[in-house]
Amino acid sequence: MGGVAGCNVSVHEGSGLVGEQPLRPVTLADIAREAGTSASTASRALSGRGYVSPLARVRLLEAAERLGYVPDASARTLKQRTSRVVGVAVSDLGNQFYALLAAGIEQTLREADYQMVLVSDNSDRAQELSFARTFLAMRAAGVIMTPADSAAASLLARNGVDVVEVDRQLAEVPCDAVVIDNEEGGRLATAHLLELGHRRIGLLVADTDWTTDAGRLAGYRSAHAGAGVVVDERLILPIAFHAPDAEQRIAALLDKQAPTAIFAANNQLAEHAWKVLRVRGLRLAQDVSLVGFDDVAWTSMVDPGITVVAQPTIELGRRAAQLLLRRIDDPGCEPGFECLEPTLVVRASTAPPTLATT
Amino acid sequence: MGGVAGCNVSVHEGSGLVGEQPLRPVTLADIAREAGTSASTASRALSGRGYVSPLARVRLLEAAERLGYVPDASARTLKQRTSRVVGVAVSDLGNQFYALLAAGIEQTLREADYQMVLVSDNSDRAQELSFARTFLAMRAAGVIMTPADSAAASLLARNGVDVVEVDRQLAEVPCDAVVIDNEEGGRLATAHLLELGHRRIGLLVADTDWTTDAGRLAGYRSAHAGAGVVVDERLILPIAFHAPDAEQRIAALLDKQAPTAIFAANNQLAEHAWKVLRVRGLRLAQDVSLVGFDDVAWTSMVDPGITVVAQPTIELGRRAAQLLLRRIDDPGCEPGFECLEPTLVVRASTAPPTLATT
DNA sequence: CGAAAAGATGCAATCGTTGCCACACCGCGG
DNA sequence: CCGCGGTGTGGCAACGATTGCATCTTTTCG
Repeated sequence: MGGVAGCNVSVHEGSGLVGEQPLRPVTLADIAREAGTSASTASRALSGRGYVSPLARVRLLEAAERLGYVPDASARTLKQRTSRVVGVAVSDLGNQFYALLAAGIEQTLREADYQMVLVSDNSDRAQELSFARTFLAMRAAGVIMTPADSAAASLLARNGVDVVEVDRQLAEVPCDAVVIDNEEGGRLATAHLLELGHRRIGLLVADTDWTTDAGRLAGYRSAHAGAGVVVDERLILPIAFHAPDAEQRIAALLDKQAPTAIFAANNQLAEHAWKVLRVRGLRLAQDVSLVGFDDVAWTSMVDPGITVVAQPTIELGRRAAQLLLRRIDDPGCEPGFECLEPTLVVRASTAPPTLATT
Repeated sequence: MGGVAGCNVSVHEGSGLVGEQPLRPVTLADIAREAGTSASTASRALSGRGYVSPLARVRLLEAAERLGYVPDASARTLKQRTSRVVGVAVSDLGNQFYALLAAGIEQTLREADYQMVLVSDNSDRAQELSFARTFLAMRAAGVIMTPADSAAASLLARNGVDVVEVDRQLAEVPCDAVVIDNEEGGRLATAHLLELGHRRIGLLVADTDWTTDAGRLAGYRSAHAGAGVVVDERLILPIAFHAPDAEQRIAALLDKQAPTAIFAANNQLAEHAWKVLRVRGLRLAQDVSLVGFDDVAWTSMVDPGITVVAQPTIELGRRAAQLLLRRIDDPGCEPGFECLEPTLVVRASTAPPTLATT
C-alpha cells in the first residue's frame, strides 16, 4: 500500500488525500499511464482477455484500485454493441403482483450481474412501444415484459433484442415465455365451488384479450363442462382495469343473477368483490362463497380467510429472467416455454350453498 | 408516404417490406446518406439544436421515420458524459412500502423522460456500494436511494453524481433528502394510545441506526414525556429485519411485560404483532390495542381494522424524483430537504385498556 | 454597393473501451 | 543460424453521436 513512493507524484490531479473533485472520471488511459503501460494492456489486464505479463497485471490492478477506476459502461456498450441492462416492462408497479414479479426478475438478474431497467406501462400500447424504443436505444441485452400488445415484442425482435413474455403471451414472433397455467387455475377454483354444490357461480374477469383472462375463463367453462353444469352466460362479468364502476357492477351482478358463489379472477377483482360483500353485510361462506386468484397478503389475514388460487409469483419472475439469461448465453436455442402450476389454497370463504337452487 | 420512389433503392440492406434482420441498427450516418446530407446536419435536425434548413429537416425527419432510426443511447452518453438513467436502490422490493416508493419514483421519472434502473440491496452495505459503482459506470444522471450506509452516497457524490436520500437520511455529504416526519408519526401513535388511557405501551421497532426508527422511538418517548408518563425501558423491543424469532420475542414481550397496547413501528412488525395476537386468541382493542406504522392494504381489511400511522408513500417517491430532477436542472441549488407529514388513521384496533394498571 | 450578420453545412475531433494487427522479444529444433 | 511458435506489448481504428470551427451562401442594412 503506497509502497511505491513515486506513485502519487505521477497523478496529475490531486486525487489522493483530500478526496475533492476528481470530476473527470478515471479512465483506462489514466491507469495505464500510472502503471507505465498502454491502454490496450490495461484493458487486457482488467478484462482478463489476452496476454498480460503477471507483473503488468498486478501493477495495473493496483493502479486501478488506487485510483478508484470504474469502467465506463457506455463506452463498453458502444464498442461491444450490447449492454448489461435488461429492460423490464410491467403493467402496474403499484399492484403487488407485478411488484413481486419484478422482485423475482431483479433478484435473478442481479445474481448474473445484469441491471434491471424497470418501467410501468399501464398496459398502454403507446407507452409500451415507446419503452421498446428506449430499450432498443439502450442496447438492452434483452427485455422481459408483461405484454399488452404484440407490436413492442415485434419491434424488439426485429432489431435482434431477445424478448421474454411473462404472465401473458401474445407475441406474434417466436419468443420465450413463462406463464401460469391459467386454465388449470380457473378449473381448480371453479371445480372447488362446484364440488361444494354451487351451481350459480359468478365469474369476475378482466375485460382484456389476454391469455390470463381467457385461460381462467376457459378453466371456468371446462370445470362446468366436467361437472355437467350448463353455464349461465349472464354470470360472467368482464370488468375493465381500474373501471370506476367496478363495485357497482359487482353489486348489480349479485342482485340480478343471485350467484351463490363468486370467482374473482385477479387480485383486484377479489378485493372489489370482498368489499362489496362486506358493505352489503353478506357473510362469506355462509351467504356467498368467494374464491380469488393470486394469494396476496390480505387474503390470509381477513376473517374468514379467502380461498384463492395461489401463483408462484416470484418464481415466475425468476424463471423469466433465467429464460432470458439462457437465451443471451445461447442465442440459437429453441424458444422456451414454461407453464407453472397454480395451487388451490382452501380457506374459510368457501362452503356449500345454504339454499341450493336446482 | 413512400412518395420518393428511389428511397428504397438507396437502402443498402433490405429493410423495407420483409422486415427481416436489419441486424445492424440504423445509424445517423445512414439517415444522413438517405437524405443526402452529412451526419452533423442529421444530428442537428433530430436533436433540434443549431441551424438546419426546413427542407433538410423534413427530409431527415422522414428518413429517420422511414428507416426506423433509434439513437444509440450509449454513444450519446459517451459523448455527453451523462445519461438519462437514474439509479434507484431500495431495501426490499418485495415489501409493499418500497414497491410503492419505487412506483412513485418511476412515474415521475418517466414523465420527465428518464429511465429507472431499480435494484434491491437488502440493506446490505457491500451490495449498496457495488450498486453505487454500477450507477457510476452507467454515468447515471442521479441516484435515489434508501440508504443503509453512508459510503455509497459519499462515493457517488465524490464522483459528481447527484444523490437523493429517501425515507431515511444518513449521508455524511450534503445531499437532497425527503423523509417522513417519523418523530411526529411516533408521537401521533403513542399519544393516541396514551389518551385512551394506556400506560404500558410496548414498542416494536426495527433494530437499526436509521433515522426512521430513531425518529419513531423519539416520538414514542416524546409523547410519554408530554403526558408525564415514565417509559418502562423493558417495553421497548428492537427487532432485526427478517429475524426468524421475531414472533417469539413479541410473544415474550406480551408475557413478561404485560403491555396493554402495542405500537409496531413498521409494516412488517405490525404484521408479526397481529399474527401473534391472533394466535394467542387475544382480541384486538378489547384485550390489547395495536397501532401500526404504514397504511398497507391488509390493515383496513382485517376485522377489526388496524389503527395506523399512514405515510404518503407514493408521494414520497414522487418528491424524491422531483428533487433529483430539480438538481439535475440546477446543479448549484441548495440541498433540498422535505419532510412529509404522516397522519393517524384511527380504526378499531385501539380502545381504552380494560384493566387499567396504576 | 459593400460589409457585416445570419443562415446552413460539412469536417474532424472527441468521448472511453476494445480488438485487430504488427512488432518485438524469448528459446528451441532443424 | 534461420525461422518458428509462444508471449507480451503498443498503435490504431473502430463503435455512433455530438459539437466547435471553418467555410460558404444568403440576407440585411447603412
